Amino acid sequence: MTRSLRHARPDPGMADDGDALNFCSTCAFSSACISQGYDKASLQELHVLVDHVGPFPEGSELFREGDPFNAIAAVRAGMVKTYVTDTHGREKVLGFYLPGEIIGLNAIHSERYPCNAVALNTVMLCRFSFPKMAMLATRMPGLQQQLFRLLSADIGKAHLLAGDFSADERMAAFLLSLSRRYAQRGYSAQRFHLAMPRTDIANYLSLAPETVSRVLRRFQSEGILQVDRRDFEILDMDGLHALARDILRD
Amino acid sequence: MTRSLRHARPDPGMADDGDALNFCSTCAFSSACISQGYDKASLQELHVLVDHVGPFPEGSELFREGDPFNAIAAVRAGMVKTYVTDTHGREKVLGFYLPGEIIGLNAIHSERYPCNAVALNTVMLCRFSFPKMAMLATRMPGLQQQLFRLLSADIGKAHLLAGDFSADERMAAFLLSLSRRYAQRGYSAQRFHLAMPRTDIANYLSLAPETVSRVLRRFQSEGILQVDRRDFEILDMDGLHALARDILRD
DNA sequence: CGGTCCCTTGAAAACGTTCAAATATAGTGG
DNA sequence: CCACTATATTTGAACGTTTTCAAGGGACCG
Repeated sequence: MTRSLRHARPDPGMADDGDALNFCSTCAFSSACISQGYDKASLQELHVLVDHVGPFPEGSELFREGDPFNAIAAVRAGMVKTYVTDTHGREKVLGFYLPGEIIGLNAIHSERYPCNAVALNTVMLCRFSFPKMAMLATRMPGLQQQLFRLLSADIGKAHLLAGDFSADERMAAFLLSLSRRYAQRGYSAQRFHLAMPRTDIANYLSLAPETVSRVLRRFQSEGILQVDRRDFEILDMDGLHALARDILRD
Repeated sequence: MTRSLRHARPDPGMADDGDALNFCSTCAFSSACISQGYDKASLQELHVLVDHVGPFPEGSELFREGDPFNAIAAVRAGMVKTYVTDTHGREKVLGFYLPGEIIGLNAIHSERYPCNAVALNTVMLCRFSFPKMAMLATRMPGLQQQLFRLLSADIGKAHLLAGDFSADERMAAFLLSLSRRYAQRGYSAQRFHLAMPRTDIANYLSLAPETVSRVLRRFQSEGILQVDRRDFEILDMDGLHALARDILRD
């Protein structure tokens, strides 16, 4: 199961500072993301409560709504989708998670996962026992602070798509957000591959799949985007930004 | 319907202490809400870093987007609205806060308030210095846990209105949510007074004010609701719940 | 009593959805 | 390698809910 803990990054954006700690660099980044101060002692303490799990093949359920909450997880490789199901069995997609991003923060409150998480392709995770991390945080104010920050940052995110924005604005904000998040993790901001089908994108944006298809076609005809199946290339970042500005708020 | 829906404890002073600790009861509740365990020692420690502020008259800005973040606050009396302004100067309402509810949790991340907060009527607050509370939390695991819980609980809330729900569903979910929150605080679940104009409700629900007006009229004709200006009475809680179920997820 | 803000109401328009069907792609087994 | 099937995506046209536009009441406050 947990073969090959070492995971090569496609881009040397993150400096591999030849650390004495035997982190895979993605996991080191996730840890650093949590214990922001990045002093080695902190990382070391954190390291002992990290569990490297995976690979999970495409379609694997990482956790289900109602499962008892024990750990948060950082995506180490692959893409994760979270979703809930309504009374009619229809799915509502809540979010997509990229390498370096953290899932499960919304489960602390009820001590159960309030949604399902599924691997959209082959996924590797760093799992952090939350009770242990919280205990550690009482001795490490920096870690506590960073956890507060992570949680706080997630609060506002859903508001982005809560407004009455047009299909164009939604799609632009979605693509630009992904672009930035990829760039932040050391991947290309212009070109990326999306592992999910159009229906998931549509669902996430509260649009019909047909509308997604039409908007993407128009974006291409306007020279904003180049799309080949699930490979995306942003050609006009400014154009996209102009559309997304009111949603992303910058 | 013109009966008084006045909130209890109108006293601007805080000498309304029934219990051993000299808390006003609303504030005690807020404190308890934060240090859930409710042992008196914890409350006492917490009490020293609480600042009772107000009254703020209707229309007062409690904080503005971009203001440096120093404290979270529990509403002690009145109603607070949070909102942001987009590039065209249009307002987007993010939420309404009732007595006992906490504002400012989304400011921890950036150390600046990411939105504006305004008093919809006369408002009293309990202000908690967040840095001090975080420091206290390192010595009080229960407090830390409760802060994590509060933050975690807020993460999922915006998703409620992010879906593509009908105007009826949105309005029903909005009213039922308010009803439950009032009930949780010891107020009536059936009758309550909303301090905000229709435009704010519409904005929050991403609807046109005209649509809000029409939906409310229809709810009344269907016997679900009794509305007199800003006084609401829920007549058919089950009917409302049937409409709101997919949004509130229960 | 006059003014202002808030709320309501009606009719037309817009945007996205739904329905229906064609096309393309990946996976599978011959 | 190809045919074959299921899944995913695209496209067109009609429909529907909500918005927009325009105007008419109504409450509150001086």
